[in-house]
Amino acid sequence: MLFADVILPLPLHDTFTYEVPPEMESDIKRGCRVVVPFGTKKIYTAIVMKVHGERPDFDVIKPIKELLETTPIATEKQLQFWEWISKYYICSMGDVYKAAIPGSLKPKDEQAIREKNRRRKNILGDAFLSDDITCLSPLSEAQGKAYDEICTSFETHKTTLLHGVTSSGKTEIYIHLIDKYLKEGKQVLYLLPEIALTTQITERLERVFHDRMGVYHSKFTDAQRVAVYQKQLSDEPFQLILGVRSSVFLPFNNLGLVIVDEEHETSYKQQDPAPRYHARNAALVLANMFGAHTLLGTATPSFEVYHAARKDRYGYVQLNQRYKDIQLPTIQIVDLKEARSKRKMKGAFSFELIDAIREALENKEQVILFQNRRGYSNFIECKNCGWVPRCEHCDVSLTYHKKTDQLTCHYCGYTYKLPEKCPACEEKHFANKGLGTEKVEDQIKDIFPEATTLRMDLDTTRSRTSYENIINEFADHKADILIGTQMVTKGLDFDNVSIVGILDADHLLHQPDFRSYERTFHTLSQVAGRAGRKHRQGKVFLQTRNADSDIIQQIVNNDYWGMFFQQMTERKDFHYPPFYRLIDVYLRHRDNQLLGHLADDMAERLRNVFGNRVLGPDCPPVSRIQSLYIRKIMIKIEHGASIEKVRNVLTAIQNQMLEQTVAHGLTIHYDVDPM
DNA sequence: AGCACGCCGACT
DNA sequence: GTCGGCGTGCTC
Repeated sequence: MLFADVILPLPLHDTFTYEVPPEMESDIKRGCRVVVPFGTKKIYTAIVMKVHGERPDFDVIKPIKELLETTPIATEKQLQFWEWISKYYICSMGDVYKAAIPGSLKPKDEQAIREKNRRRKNILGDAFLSDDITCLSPLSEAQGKAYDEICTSFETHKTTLLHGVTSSGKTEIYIHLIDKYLKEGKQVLYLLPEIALTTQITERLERVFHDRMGVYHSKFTDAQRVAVYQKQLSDEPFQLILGVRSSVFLPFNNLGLVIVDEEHETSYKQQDPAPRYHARNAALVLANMFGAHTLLGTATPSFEVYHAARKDRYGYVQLNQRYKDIQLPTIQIVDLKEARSKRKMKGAFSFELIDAIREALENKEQVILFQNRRGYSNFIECKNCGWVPRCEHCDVSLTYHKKTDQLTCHYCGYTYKLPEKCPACEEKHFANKGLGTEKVEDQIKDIFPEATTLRMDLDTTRSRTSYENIINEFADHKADILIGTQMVTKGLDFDNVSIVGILDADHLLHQPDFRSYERTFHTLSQVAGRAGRKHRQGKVFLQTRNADSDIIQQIVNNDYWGMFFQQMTERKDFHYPPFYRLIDVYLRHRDNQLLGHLADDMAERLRNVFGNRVLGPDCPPVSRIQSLYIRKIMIKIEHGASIEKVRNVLTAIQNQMLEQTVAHGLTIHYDVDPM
């Protein structure tokens, strides 16, 4: 008698064991999907992890209902990859399975209908197969040099960082590299952050690689994703996959190269639900399993990657020359302290910026206005000098809570009284900041009633088409001014933009986040890069109350190295990445007061093991979702400490917590390497 | 995650 | 007397 340990698409902590009916014995293998009964009513599609002969010690062992395929749907490498994700990110295999297999959640019979539809589509799709004629455009001298250096670097380093300024033509280098690996018969995975995967880049690559390329996007329908997945499993998989975060879960048989473009992008980290994985780091593990190379590309490396490159763990290739020698835009600082006191402001706009916009509009040029908004992260600043309170222990900006009139550190949970007067200038007036994109749009319509505007933020880009529509409309000059959040920064090439206005750099700088300076540097460098691309040098107006600060100077001078060096000292002193690894522990319960006690209890238990590496508990800014309250405990672990030991301690303490009868209804989850 | 079981209030 | 509220605890 054979038994199969399977994973179900549920957050269960272990596999479940079913009996293998005799007729399936010869065909069932690890990685196959099976249909199994679960509880009284439910039927799930599960994945076989192990087939064995040991009868488990349960009262009832139900038989498998159906075996869905004789060739595994998940390869051995994929399953090992799943296991790594599950262990490293401390989540169940069920969570990984749900993220990895498209459409696996569908009940069995519904799934069968989908499979039929897919087959019909595939037959149609095959009719379009065209000849593979590759047309590569030649590389510039600088690009060619970088290309050669990458190839040389790969001889000694599995992973290499390509540090290239904006508009240096990194994509063209990627295309030549992809071509090289495809010619060697290897597969390539090209990862892009969600927001950057536009038709612009897809069409560019499709012109070169035609039907050898598959695109994997989260906004595709389930059926489309199933089709790509099945194609990768077939005898004729796509040789190149252009995809977002989740494409690391696709099956590969001969992966030779992984490209992670915009490596520093935080959207590579999945927030919710589990698995809370980082696609760049997961891709490095995946590449390693295949002995493949990885190229990490960016204009502003993440500290983690740049640090590794400096330590020679990764190779390093620099590309300083912009394509066709287009100059980087000039950045003009607008001192908001001065502008406000001299009353040279209209709403959020300084007179300087207004004049520049007017001139651009008169010249029939376009303008991008950048305003990053995060409603919940209110900070308070001195009205006079712009001083912002920070936590003494955690070196992050404090968040102001109107309700309690207090300042809170969202790392350690410590609360501070509002200071009587500003410690920097002794003034007694503080202001609560906050300005959204809608308001900016209202103001600009007021100042320039004749100008046409477009707004791009989460509200206006719910669907994939609306996002593309806004981009296309602006590219066709159907609007003069584009107002947006982060979204306007991502790899968009507009030829007619001469002015970029950053309305409030301070809002970015003062995010309650230890990475806020690094992020501000990334974001503002990229926003600035949107100005003046093809025909002439653009101009950026950077409005700030911290005109003299090091970080603003570093941004203006494009001094990545200076910013890195300075910030790394802080990272070391305050025990942050890349010197330490962070794990956020989240507790949720419907009873806020009880949750408070449980969080204190858990923090105490954690401190008994990890000592002062434990911070909190803290009430996060969004401290309730639906009916559940939330607490967060942060742990800082030395690099090089055994991840397995840490995980074992965490799960042991979690079990202790959940065993207590008072803890009924408590749920605990982890965010490893939070962003 | 569901779904059933179970122990308390409004109702025929 | 029962119907049904949703809190708690299994599900191989």
